[in-house]
Amino acid sequence: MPTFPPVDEQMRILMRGVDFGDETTYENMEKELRKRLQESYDSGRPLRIYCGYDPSSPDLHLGHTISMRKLRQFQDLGHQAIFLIGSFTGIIGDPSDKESARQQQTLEDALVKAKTYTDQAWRVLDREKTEVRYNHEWLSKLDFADVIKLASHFTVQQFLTRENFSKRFGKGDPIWLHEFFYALMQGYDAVALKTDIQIGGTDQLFNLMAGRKLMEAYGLRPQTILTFPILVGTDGELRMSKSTGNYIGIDEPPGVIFTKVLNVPDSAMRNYAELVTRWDQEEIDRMFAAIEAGELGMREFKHKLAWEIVSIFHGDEAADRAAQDARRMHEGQAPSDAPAVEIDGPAALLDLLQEADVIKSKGEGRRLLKQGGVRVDGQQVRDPLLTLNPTSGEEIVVQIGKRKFLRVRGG
RNA sequence: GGGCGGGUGCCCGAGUGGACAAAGGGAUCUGACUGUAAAUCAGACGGCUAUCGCCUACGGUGGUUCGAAUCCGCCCCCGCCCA
Repeated sequence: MPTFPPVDEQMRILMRGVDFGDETTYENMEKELRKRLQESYDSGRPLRIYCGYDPSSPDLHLGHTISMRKLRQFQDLGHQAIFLIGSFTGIIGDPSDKESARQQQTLEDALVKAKTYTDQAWRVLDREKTEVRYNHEWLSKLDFADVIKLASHFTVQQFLTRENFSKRFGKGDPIWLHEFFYALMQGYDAVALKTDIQIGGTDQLFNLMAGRKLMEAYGLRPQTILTFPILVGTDGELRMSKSTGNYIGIDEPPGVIFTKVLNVPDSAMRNYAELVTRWDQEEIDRMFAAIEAGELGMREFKHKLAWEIVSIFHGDEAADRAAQDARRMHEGQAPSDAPAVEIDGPAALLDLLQEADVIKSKGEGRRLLKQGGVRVDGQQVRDPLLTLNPTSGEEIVVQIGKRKFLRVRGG
């Protein structure tokens, strides 16, 4: 029989960061969780806990890792973590985080993205102990009668009280009927998986609650739910998401992650420190107190934060290199991971840039040249017809704007 | 089913026959400045082209016209009200 750490110790770890935005819900869920942990402790049965991820972009980002780290904690405590891919929900699109309907995609698209999700998930989760499931396995098998039955447990008013729906309703913006089904589908996941606990962002509260409701309707014990604060994106305002484009992917090159973190507005630093680092609360409070007191510069803090985040996903060495590259880049030198091309003879600068994918079009390249945004070996150049012709073994460094670099080597 | 109002560039949104690659704002990019890639200011912001210019674009399609985002026919889609 498996044994678990004492319930109090588990509670201390698991409740950290939990936030419902509502005191009563917090207390109720805390009580429920304690009870379940106690039962598990007494019986030796691991709890089944899951979080769902809709494959709407090829990459997992920092926002996903908050719940993933929580799953990891459950794993480390001996419970069964389920990494659920929203292969079916992902083709409908979750209306939770937006004021307008999301574009739909095909199952094939979703599965391609799901593949990279699972590849990237092991940067956080323990591969050996994780159960990966896809919700098209059960959702695609429901027939119309099943769907009607699911829908009969909810009223339109319940949906209209959700802010994102009521807002759109008030504005006269379309609310598609299929968007209502998103919550039903997600709720049915809980039924299909017979889970004990589901976790998610605070914006998912409605969907997680729908799971409880449906489980009860299907004669199951309703899952306990835990929600966590939302991570803001690199703009410092909106929730980090792929569709907004304000995200930091965990599989991005260390140098990219590092500079993206530096670029996040100061106002979002606490949010990041608390949600994505391994630092404990006291340490974070201490650092922010130091910043307030002017003992610690924000710039310095950001570098620490950026290092920490890179280190979590790519290791200390990569973090060191990224920090060094960031410094070099600031001084106008190419970072160690700058792309390189090799040419045999003279080649037009514009063509090289386009082939290396650092500019979208030649029109953009000309614009950059005209505006003084291109440097060749540190020298600003403005001639759109410029050709480069490095001798064999020579390397010319082209800088495009502030952060893009290209090495051109003679072959 | 009927009446009315709509569908414009990455997003919001102005534009009702030529001066429209299409006001304005946001986002983005570049430059200056700056602890910072923040704030601010300036510029750019469909594609090809050294430039002239050419091509593509205002839900779709077919017309009218020397010329259409703008007018007309048909079609598709959204909102509101009525049934």
